Amino acid sequence: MCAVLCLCGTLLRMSTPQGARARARTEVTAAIKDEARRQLAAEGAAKLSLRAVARELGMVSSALYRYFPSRDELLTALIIDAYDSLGEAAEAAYAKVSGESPARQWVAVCEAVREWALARPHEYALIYGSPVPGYSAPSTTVPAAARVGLLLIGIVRDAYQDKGVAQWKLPAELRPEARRMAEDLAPDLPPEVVVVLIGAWAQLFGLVNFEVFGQFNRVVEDRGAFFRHAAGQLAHHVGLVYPRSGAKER
Amino acid sequence: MCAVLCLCGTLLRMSTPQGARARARTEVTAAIKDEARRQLAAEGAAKLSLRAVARELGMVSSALYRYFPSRDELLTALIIDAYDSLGEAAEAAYAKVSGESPARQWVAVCEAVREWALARPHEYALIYGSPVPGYSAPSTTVPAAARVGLLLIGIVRDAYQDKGVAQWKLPAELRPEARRMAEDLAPDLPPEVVVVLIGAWAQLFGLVNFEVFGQFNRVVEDRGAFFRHAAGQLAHHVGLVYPRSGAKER
DNA sequence: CACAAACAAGAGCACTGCTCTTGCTTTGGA
DNA sequence: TCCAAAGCAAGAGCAGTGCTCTTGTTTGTG
Repeated sequence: MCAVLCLCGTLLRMSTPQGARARARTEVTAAIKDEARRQLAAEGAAKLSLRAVARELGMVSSALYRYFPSRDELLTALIIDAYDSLGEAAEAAYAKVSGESPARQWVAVCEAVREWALARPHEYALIYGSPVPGYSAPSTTVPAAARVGLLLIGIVRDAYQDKGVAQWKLPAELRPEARRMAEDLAPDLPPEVVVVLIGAWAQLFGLVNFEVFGQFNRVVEDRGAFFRHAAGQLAHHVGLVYPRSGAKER
Repeated sequence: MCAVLCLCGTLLRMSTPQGARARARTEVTAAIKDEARRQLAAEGAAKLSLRAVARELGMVSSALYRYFPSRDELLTALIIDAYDSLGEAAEAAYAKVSGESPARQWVAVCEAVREWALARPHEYALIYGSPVPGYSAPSTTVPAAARVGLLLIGIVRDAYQDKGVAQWKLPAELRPEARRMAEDLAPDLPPEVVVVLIGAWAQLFGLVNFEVFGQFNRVVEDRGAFFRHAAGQLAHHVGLVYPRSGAKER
């Protein structure tokens, strides 16, 4: 029954002036998430406390359980929001450079991801660090989590001309898997490209991880320049030519 | 106390004939870390409880504070151990293939890292996931953390012949930083190679992260083959030629 | 209007990290 | 050899946590 009402609330939230009660519920829910995000940014996910959130909001801790059935559910909600926020940031960056070359688009999206992560390290840790509640994220998060990946695939798809991309013939053991992945993700791209794309996707977040989590601390100083260069190499690696920078050789 | 006393009684391992007291201390310290590692593997870092460790060891929680001044200190100790364990695994894998081609050495080390991580996901999360105690790891962990990176650098150094490696001229903005990094890490390698090496290092852990933390869940199925291929590409990217697999072009 | 659902509040449980005090045991130097 | 100092285990206790259950109150709707 709760689910039904919740669904009604979410479906009609924007247009119809629902009962004051439903409106209050979404407002309180948002307030809880905002305060939780504040504590998250201040102290990290480990020290996020339901009681502290409730205290800060002037309510009693047990009242909060009417909005989120457990601390982990609150965290899951924050995770989805974080994925969406990152996806929006990436898409906004893409929109700004949609006229430029594919390689520039790629690098712009990568840099947007990096900047989002550096601005909200704790939210980033929530989604690309170790899974907090112990188990992996529930399937609710999947669509939100896929946004950045799909955006990168889209860039390559739009730029793809079927020449000069697949530097590597796939080893035999990987060929069926590559066909499967390509079918699922981008049927219009050759499997070689999809494989390299998935790798680049993971490697991009490897770079961001190391920077956000401090692994570059006494190693790389000018991390902006380093990341720009690495993202450009990734672009090249997935088959996008990067004009007028560096000077590619061959 | 049973467990502790038994352990004290059984093995007197080290060479130094310390006083019985000092020996007991190191034994108890090891027992605590072992039990903590067990709980870590079972439940994850978030649910590692000093009281539970003490309980399992038959001692009282306050007694444990004589060995580790806080929970975070225990975690730090586990972090250092994990770095060392990973480093040892990587070096062991390297030793086994030290006669083969550099690219094979590279891939072998990468696969050792991956296998270590998949076997101990929670310990891996401790060192390459989000930093748990809130702040980043203290500088005590630095030498242990560097082992895998230094091993990879060593492979490239040993294999380096100064031709055919630097595909990319560095952009001007990165050149001073690249010189600095090369000076610190591998003065005998050209800056272009060092830059690409650091990037490959981070990207390797990006691949492992995505697999261990479940980001590949509905995306990549045959992750072993995928990782092998991606590691081979990284080897190629840092300038190591990968013989008789895939079929390199050029 | 009346009723059932939604809600706030409080008490309470079992747990956590951590501190302080109380005694006992081991150790190293006089 | 003896004795103070240091190391140690144990217990009580504090403040905090996630979560549950019960008790009343508010509110939208049949």
